[in-house]
Amino acid sequence: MRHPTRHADALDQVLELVVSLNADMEQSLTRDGLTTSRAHLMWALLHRGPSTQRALAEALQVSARNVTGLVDGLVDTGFVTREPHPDDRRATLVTFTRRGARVAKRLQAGQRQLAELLFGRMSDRRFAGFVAGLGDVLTTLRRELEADAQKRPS
Amino acid sequence: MRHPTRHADALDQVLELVVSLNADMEQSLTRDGLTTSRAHLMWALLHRGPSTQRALAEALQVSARNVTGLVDGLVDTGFVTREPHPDDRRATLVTFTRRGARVAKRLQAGQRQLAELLFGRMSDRRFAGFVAGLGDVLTTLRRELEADAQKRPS
DNA sequence: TATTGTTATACTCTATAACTATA
DNA sequence: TATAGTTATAGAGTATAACAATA
Repeated sequence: MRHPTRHADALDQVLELVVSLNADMEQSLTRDGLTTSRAHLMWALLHRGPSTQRALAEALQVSARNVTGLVDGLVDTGFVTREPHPDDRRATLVTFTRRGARVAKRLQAGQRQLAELLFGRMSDRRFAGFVAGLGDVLTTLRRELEADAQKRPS
Repeated sequence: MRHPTRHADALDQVLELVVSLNADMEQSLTRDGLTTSRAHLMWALLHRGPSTQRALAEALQVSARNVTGLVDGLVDTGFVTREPHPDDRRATLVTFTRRGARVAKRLQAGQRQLAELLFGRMSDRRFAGFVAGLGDVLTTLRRELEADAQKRPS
């Protein structure tokens, strides 16, 4: 604990990063007619292809009820449809519309652009230093969350 | 744009950091009987001392109506009280209860502990490298948000 | 019996607009 | 006339519990 203030200041900067990054992404999602939660669902759908709501609930770590609401919203705004599941008449397959697929790919492209904006002009040394530290922080944080999950099993 | 994939991977890690940090902080807030938004208000109150709701609305960048709701919640759960403003009978001074002040200080202490957890065991070199990169990223992001704010003036 | 998704209900955060009391 | 805060209203995200249809 040699420089507690510097550590606290660094955390403040990380928290500013969190806030600003959220603000930036939310702004561009709003332009596309999406909310953060709905965009997460779109993202999951992009990576998994047509999925049951149950699968999406697990992917997003939210309740089945919540997925019903998110899909309702995305259906109303024309991003996805509910298609019958071929083998299971209880289930539906949430599927992109043409527009939904187009917007999802745009989200992906926007993500890459953001990465270039943030890191593209950094020197290799600077970038490497940042990534190394980031890795350490993430490892510590993952371990902490895991330990905490052990203590209070869901 | 020499290593676009590495940049995208780094952004993925930053986003994981955002998610994990939120999860970790929310967990400990829940233990204290607080939500994220209410904790932000507590934080503002800790730094400003007894404040009018108007001042809190500006500090938190939310609507006056929203502050009414947040303060309602914090009053119900015993963290703050509404005291009459000495000079202006329209206004109230949102003020910590003893318990509220205690919890707010615990939040502050928890923040410092988190900083130590994340950075305390990093080598000086590693820490310096991370902070340098973080500074660059923040500068870029601030500039971007400002430019965006220019384009669509609120 | 177990699973998928919906209805019913409730709480939190957020916003705008109209209104009350005071300045 | 302007300001501080509340009421009225609305929409989004979140949860649990009860239920229908299907497996």
